[in-house]
Amino acid sequence: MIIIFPMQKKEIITIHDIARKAGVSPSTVSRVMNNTVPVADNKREAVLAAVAALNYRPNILAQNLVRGRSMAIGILTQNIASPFYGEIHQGIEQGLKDSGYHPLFVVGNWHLPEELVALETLTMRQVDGIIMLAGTIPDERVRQVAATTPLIMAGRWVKGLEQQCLQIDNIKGSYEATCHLLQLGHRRIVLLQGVLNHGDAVERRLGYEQAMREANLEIDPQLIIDGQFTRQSGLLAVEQLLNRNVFFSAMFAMNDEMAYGARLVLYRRGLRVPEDISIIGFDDTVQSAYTTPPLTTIRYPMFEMGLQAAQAILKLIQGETVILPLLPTQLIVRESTVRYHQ
Amino acid sequence: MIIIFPMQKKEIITIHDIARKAGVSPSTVSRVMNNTVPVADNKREAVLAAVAALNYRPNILAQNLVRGRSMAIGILTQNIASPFYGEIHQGIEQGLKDSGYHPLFVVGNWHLPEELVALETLTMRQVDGIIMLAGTIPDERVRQVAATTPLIMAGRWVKGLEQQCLQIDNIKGSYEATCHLLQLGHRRIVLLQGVLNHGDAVERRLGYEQAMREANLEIDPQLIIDGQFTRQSGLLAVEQLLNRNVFFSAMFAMNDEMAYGARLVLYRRGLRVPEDISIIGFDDTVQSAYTTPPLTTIRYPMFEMGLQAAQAILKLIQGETVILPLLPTQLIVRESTVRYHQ
DNA sequence: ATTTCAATTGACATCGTTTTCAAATATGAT
DNA sequence: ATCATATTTGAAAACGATGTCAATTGAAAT
Repeated sequence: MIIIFPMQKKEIITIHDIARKAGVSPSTVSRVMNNTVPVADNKREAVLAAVAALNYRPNILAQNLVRGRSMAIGILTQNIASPFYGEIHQGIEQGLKDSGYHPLFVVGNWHLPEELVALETLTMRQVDGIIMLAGTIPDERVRQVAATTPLIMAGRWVKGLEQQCLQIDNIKGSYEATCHLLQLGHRRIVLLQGVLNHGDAVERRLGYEQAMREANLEIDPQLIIDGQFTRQSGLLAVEQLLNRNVFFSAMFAMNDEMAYGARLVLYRRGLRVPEDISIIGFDDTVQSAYTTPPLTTIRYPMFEMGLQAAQAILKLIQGETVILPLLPTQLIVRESTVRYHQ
Repeated sequence: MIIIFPMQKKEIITIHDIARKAGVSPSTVSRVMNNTVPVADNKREAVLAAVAALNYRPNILAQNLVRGRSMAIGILTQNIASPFYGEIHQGIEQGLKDSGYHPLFVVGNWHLPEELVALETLTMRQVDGIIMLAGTIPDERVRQVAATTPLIMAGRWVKGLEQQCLQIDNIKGSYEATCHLLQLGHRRIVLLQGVLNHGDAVERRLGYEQAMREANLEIDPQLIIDGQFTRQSGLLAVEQLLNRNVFFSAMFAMNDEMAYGARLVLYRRGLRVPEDISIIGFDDTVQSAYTTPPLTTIRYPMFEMGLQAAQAILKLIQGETVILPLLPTQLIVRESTVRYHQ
């Protein structure tokens, strides 16, 4: 037998109830609630007392309507379950805390149609600002949105909107990753790259090329393989590479996820990390300190990025201008890379 | 030099504009927009035409006020960055899709004070329903909330509110995990447990005990060690265990995260998995298929749980009754467990 | 005691919808 | 045709706040 308890009908108390109880007008109640205009001390007390007595809470829906603001910041994210985006979300949460604004997440999955409906949802819900986390919405469209709504783009450059883009120094990070391997004596370094329609991928490719060039090594196309920033794709790419029997002693995966996939194939094939193959990743996802062996990688300041994006969007909403820094990356040396010896 | 483009002032078009343009009253416009009452065909056409021409979108803020609904479902989650909760969130997203409701995430971090302010945020924002993902808010308080707002509790039992709790069969899952190890010939099985104020932990303990009892093995307290469901805590606990030099050949970690931590210590100490020690986890977090070796574990239907929670809350809001199933777990055998041989 | 000016206050319009209620129109039966 | 009954419609009242504007009050200055 199923017993359903009737929902307790909660009688809503309004600003008028408070006004009546405190013997003032609703306007005055509003004034003390919002501290917008000075109110005589005795009346203020009376209002506060009434508020406390009736446990009054202003109706946000009404406030939103009259103020024309939703007090929501739309977050157009790409994956709500990935640890990478998760850390950015945490940063955003933190940055929005106590601001009165709350994040409204919609997800695009790196898939244009989905991203567009997600964006549509945000404008329909009349968010007061938008933080986009990369994605594939065309620059032109992003600029259109930015023209009518405060917007911060995190993790991607949009032409003509550079002041509102928050990005890391991909080239430098990638350059340092490659240099790390080079300094350990590696010469045959595989680059496991992500899809090249992705800005991060092309920048990281540049950093790799720069480091190789400076080491006077020519870039062997056989060493460059394609993934899609996922574990699975990393696994597949390296599997094919191994089947082709090209020699290499180290690998730079453009993100940690692909490094995990790569590491698993190597394990399956009996190749040891780092004794036989050194691996370096990119991102420093939370898992990377706990893989076996712990993964050497380039730290992507995800939390920081979320935090700064949130702070920036708040300023933009206030009509202030923002100056966004180029976030630095950092080489984290753990145990998946080691000096080369034949 | 920083150039700031002035925000384009978007003139809002209201239901009155449409009414005027279509030569009808606002009421009629509302009626065709919501299909609430039949409207003469010619007028309906006129309205639709006007809507299309002016690209009219109803103001949600106004709708919310007059309807007294926020069209938001509050999700009181514990960690916005963990893959475990992430998958639940995905399920919720899916379940809410096209319902007109959107999820509003607030996070509690398994920390009562934070959870309470998160809950406060939700009621302040007047969400139409609440999905709680476990947490430490006392049963009594949960019941209070449930008395005034449709509520689904996922991943935890609340006394007196069982019909609104969505839970997995922890005991069975844990029992099967232990049996799996037993069947492989293991006898000295470490139980790496989570904090026992956590319902899942006590139930999983029960499953372990039941399996051991059925195998006529007495439970050696030395084999039971305490973690807190985190990688780090798993690592620490196993480190201490190894220092104590008690013999064991297999380990059941109450979640995958702790299994990762455990696996790393073993690696550090030169103990091979699965050759020397078999490990089984619980949850089947997305990473588990890609650890080395891939982790044998008990699948926790996270996505499914999120999906069902979302569907259930929608029904509750509609005033319908719900019957929540006990979600099944599933043994996923991968490569971290193997037959015991001295 | 007036007058002037500033500080408080309340009445009321407003935000953009939905929805009730009654009026207007259409339909069908006689 | 006439009447009774359905069906569509529009006017106006919510929804619960904020904020303008004018009125009131009080203090200060003459």
